[in-house]
Amino acid sequence: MSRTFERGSPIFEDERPLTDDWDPEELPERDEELGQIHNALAPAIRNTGVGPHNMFLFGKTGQGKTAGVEYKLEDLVAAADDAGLNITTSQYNCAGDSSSYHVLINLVERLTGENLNGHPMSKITDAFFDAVTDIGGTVIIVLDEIDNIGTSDEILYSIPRAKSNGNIPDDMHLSVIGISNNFKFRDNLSPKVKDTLFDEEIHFAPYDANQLRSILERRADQAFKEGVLEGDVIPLCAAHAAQDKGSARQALRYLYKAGELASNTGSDVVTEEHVRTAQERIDRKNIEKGIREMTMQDQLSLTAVVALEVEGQNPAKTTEIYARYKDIATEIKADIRTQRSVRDHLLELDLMGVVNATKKQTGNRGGPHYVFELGSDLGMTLDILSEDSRLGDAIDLVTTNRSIQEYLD
DNA sequence: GATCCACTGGAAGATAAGGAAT
DNA sequence: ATTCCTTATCTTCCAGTGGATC
Repeated sequence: MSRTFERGSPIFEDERPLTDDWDPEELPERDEELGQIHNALAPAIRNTGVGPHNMFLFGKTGQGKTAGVEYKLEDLVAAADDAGLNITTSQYNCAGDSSSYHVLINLVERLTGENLNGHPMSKITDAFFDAVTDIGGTVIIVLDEIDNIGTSDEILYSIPRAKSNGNIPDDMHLSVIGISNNFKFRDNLSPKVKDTLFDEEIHFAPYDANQLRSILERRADQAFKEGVLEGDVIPLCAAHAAQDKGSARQALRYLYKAGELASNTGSDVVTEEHVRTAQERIDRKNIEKGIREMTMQDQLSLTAVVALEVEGQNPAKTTEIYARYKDIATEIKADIRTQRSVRDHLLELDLMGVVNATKKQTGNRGGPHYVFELGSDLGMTLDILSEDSRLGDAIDLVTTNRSIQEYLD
């Protein structure tokens, strides 16, 4: 069958609201956080000698951190125009920069058009402060995905201290807004940075299913043609995403993909079935990517959890998983780490969402302990793990055990 | 209610690998 | 080629936790 490309779509009115770079014009689900951002920025407009506070936004991806900041900054700049104040904002995404040095070079290039790559750090810092001084008034630098700079965090120290160090004149204000989805990053920052920067720490908690639902409904209104979404389509996307990471981005992906599936198969409505297929495909891609990027020890720990899952032994305690881990590592001749280390790997897997860790305070022996179970689809995870040349053998063993088990039953 | 137990979570130090400097 | 530095990853050690047990 030969298909021709057609204009228009029976499903979509406008696909842009479903994409990542869409700026929502309202964020009612983040009222509280926006309020905190507002309070931190407010001194800029009061213009009573103090600049906007430095702040740090934490929260997993797809929680509206970046959108929230953009939203409030737009407000601020508009209010500043009305009040005749000079406020400049510069948003910069640090993805791809591995150090303060890179970030500064790019900031300078953005402000002055000059690329100083290769020059010593001190010269670049000077150039940066000169550029900021030229702009004057109040300057707010937003550093998105700031965790990419790792432990070289001097930029987070020097910007907030610029005035007291005499890098910029007394009559102007320079502040920084850091955004990060990595909680470890906060802990690893040097104490002096924490000191200066953490007055305003704003935490974005994951959205729940209801919040995701209203976010999706607003976007769907603009994106889809009237009445093409079957009743449960949005609740399904919302519920699935809420269960996983509580990310609006993820929920939107499900919805968009479901719409595309409907569109591509010539259907004129989006059904629950489309949503299920979309979820399956997206989840699989995510798990696949996650597992591929794991270290060997992460994968081994995961394999141990999978083995216990296959045998119906989950949720299992750390010690039980560790015993199985040792068997598997011995089997494929991998290094065996201590239980302390494997525990960290298991918790790491929990952060990634492949495994669910639950902390219990009760137990036959009391005291705090974790129980783990697989957080992603068993069949999918088995599939992906068996594609690995070394782990494949271990997985074979696990599944063979299962068939013996079933035979015995 | 004192003690035990199985486990957690944090710290300090060891080790290996990679990069930069000499 | 060798040494030094950095960074990530592990190990070792241990105080803390709180139900279970006596």
